[in-house]
Amino acid sequence: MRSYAQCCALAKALDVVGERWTLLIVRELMLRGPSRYTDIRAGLPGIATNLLADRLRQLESAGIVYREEAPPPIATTLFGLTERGEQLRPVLDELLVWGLPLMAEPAPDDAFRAHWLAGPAAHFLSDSDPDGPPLEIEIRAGDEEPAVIDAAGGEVSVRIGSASDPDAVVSGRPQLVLGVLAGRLDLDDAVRRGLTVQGRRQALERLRASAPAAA
Amino acid sequence: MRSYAQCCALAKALDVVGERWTLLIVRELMLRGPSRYTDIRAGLPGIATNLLADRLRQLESAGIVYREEAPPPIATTLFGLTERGEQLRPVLDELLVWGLPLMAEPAPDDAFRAHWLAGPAAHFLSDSDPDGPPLEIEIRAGDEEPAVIDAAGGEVSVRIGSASDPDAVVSGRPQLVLGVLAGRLDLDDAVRRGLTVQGRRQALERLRASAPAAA
DNA sequence: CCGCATCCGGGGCGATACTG
DNA sequence: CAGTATCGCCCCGGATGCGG
Repeated sequence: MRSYAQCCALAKALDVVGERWTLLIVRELMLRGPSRYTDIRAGLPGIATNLLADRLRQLESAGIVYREEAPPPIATTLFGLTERGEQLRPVLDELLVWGLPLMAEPAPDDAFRAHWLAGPAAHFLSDSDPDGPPLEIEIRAGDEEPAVIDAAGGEVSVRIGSASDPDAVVSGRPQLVLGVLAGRLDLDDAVRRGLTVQGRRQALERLRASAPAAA
Repeated sequence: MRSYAQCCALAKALDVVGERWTLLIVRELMLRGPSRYTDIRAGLPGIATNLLADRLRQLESAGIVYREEAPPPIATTLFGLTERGEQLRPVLDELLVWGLPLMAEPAPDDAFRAHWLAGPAAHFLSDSDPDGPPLEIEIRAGDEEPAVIDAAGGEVSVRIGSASDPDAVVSGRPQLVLGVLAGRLDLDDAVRRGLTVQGRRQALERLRASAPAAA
């Protein structure tokens, strides 16, 4: 990116991470951990492949991303965040919180990945039964790659992957899943509109939307 | 800006404030309060005037900036941050903190404005004599527009303007001023290299750099 | 002066095709 | 799988003009 050429900490930060796609790449690496090029790309629908390669190079030379040639049996290149890259977490958190209200008005053709719920979930979901057994809810929405919501001891987190023994599996259009999780949509309404819930419905009731202006 | 078209809070935030110059415009409005077009521009060396006009319009329609036609004797347009715009403060703060280490290596032709010190000062300066009388130090560096460092009751802040009765006036090249404030440069060294200090030198000693990796 | 609008050249970006 | 190559477009940068 063309530098702002300003001796200002904010401008210097934007010189490094202010370009288009850059912070979203960091988001993917933060949610996935060390990842293959192709997996990063799958989490960034719309990015041009040359841009992704460019950005990864820039991030690497800025000390934010490291590149590792994994030996067999992985036998591929892995990209991960350095410590300096991890330090961007508060930045992404604040931006995400600020952007939460904007998710209330999604465009009909917006792409969706279930693991993108990780950030919002940490902010607007809480475990209404902290003393209950660990809870696993699998989410399938908008893409082939499912995610799992874990609730245990009052904490709620989201990770990529499938649940081995899920308490419930929720699948359907992103809007419906999002609406239910945000408390904007009644579960019965959502089911009536096409949401599918396998397993115990009560599992879902255990998650409570706590933030006021959630998505 | 072209939307990322992703149903993700972070992507939605970047859709609104991710374009080039946008967050720097917010920075200026945050540091200056409601300002005239020309003054904003003075704080953004390098921006093209049509871009500033474009961005202000976008920010206005995004509900981040309001525009007010001030009546005489001001008789001009004022731009200011709405509440939604003010809520970007934590974002700018985190980005600024992350960018602080990058200020250690400024390019020789980087522009500088004294009021850009406001953010860093709040993070790496502290008042070593909290019970002392209010302190005013005027800073002149890199531009015509001076700034004032206030210290009182242990708090340090920076504002645009001149001090009516400053305890000290520091002027010189940005590098020197920055070096002294960050504790990177000894005051005597800086003076030997061209820094000018009028008034009581002790006033400067009262400010202590507290952060480790400061600029 | 202040707050822009217009014009134009260059480069970042987007999409597709292709390759070791 | 992890990119490179190519091409068109539009955003951006810089200069100038212009009405209130």
